[in-house]
Amino acid sequence: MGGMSLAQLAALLADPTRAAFCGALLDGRAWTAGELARHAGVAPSTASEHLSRLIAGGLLTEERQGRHRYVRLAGPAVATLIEDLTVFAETAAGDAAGGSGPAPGNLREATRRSAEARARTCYDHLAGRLGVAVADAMLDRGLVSDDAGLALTGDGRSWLAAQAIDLPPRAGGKGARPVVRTCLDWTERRTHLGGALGAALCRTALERAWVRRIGSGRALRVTPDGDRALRELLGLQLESEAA
Amino acid sequence: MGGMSLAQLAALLADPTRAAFCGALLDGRAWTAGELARHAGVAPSTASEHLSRLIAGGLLTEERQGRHRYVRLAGPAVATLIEDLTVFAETAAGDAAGGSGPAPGNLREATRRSAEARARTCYDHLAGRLGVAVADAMLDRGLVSDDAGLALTGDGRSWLAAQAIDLPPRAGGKGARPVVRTCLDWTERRTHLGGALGAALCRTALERAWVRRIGSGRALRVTPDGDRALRELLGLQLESEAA
DNA sequence: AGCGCGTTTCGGCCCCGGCCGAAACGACTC
DNA sequence: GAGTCGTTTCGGCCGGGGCCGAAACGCGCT
Repeated sequence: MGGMSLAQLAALLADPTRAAFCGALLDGRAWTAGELARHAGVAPSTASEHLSRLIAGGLLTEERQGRHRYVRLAGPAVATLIEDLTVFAETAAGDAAGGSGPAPGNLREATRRSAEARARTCYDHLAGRLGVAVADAMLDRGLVSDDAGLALTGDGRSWLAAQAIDLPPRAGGKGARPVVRTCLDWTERRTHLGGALGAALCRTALERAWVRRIGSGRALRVTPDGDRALRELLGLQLESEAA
Repeated sequence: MGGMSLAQLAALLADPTRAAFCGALLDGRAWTAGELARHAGVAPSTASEHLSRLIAGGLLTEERQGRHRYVRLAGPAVATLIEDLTVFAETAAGDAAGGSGPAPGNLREATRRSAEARARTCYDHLAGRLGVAVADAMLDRGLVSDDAGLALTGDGRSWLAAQAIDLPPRAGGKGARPVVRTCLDWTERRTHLGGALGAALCRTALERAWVRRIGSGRALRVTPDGDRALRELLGLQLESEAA
């Protein structure tokens, strides 16, 4: 454990292909080496080498099953790090644009982007307009407060208990994952809820089939059950999916 | 403004020389190009090119005075980013050690390290054993709370007012710098106070000559005045400097 | 004007590392 | 056992980019 330099760590993320891998893995799921290779448009052999380096660097963990090599982010800390870097790169950073921008691309791509803008996962919590709406609703209802740094309120704790949504035992303790963390959504430019709370909400929503994954990306669809649950629990009136 | 890729941003930090520049600049002060070149052990011409790239990337800002080029971190967000990366690299990250560790080095170096371990600045707030001690004292006295994410308490606000320590007007507001942020100290492996509060405390301590810079690095010395002030205001009994 | 010095630009060197394709490997299928 | 397919290893190619030294550029000084 432990012990590489800032430059070594940054070098791991400094390659467009490896960065693409990490971006894809931000959906929190495990991908196979081949999927990532196709996703990034490189030969399988190339992908294999990149993965080995990312794993050796502690950013990814692997899990081998038969002839497949499943790979995922090594933990929430990695996801946070990559999120932070991405946000910084896309907002604060300099004029060394170079890239041709988002590149509108084909119709298939545009559809995917719009689905992700509506609702998606961001590592292990909810993002997109859905994520922002949930965060706003919880603020409005006083379940989380924003006085001096975001925090879960007493009302919020009872609400969670009433819904039988559990936080991990040590949440909020020294050195543990913070209960609530704001995460800047780069399509909405709005903050939504990360941290242990965000993860618990997302896990619950998937378990109770309030939302379902669409395809292989990180896009989500809200089910009729979910629509009802969100309206009852948080007073959320969601946009129609045609939007 | 805005708009580079994760990979481009990471590439800026992926070079040992540029990383060394950023590490040095974490003391929050402006350095000249030549100082940084000597610090990192490269030719002035090399340093010049690196600085131009870091500035173009929005990580640094420059200020030219006569024949000098002063350069500093572009803001707290950059400092936070570099801190986060450094912490991650030194703790969570993989076994690709390679480096021979901290490299004890000569006596001069050892002295500097021990001074920095005792008290130093971390961008714009206090770190080292002093920073950890201040954070602990404020927690003990209920000036900040750690229930669900760190926050400044009501008592804390009155205490600040009584000491005439001002926070920036919009602190804690949407999108603004958080009031209190924990920052992991990599020598102590303990958290200390960053954010607007940490910055205000550090600024005050320097203005009122409670601490003074030692040499050109980020090490600090607590003055007799500071010793008294910290004992009276926070009940801190500081270690002797001989430690 | 003339000098010193911090900084910048340019040319040239060289190595690191990303890319691919060919071939080997190993697991699953028939 | 033969075939398929996901993955890995290896060799070779090539471009990017970090490094330096030489020379130019400015700024301040005398």
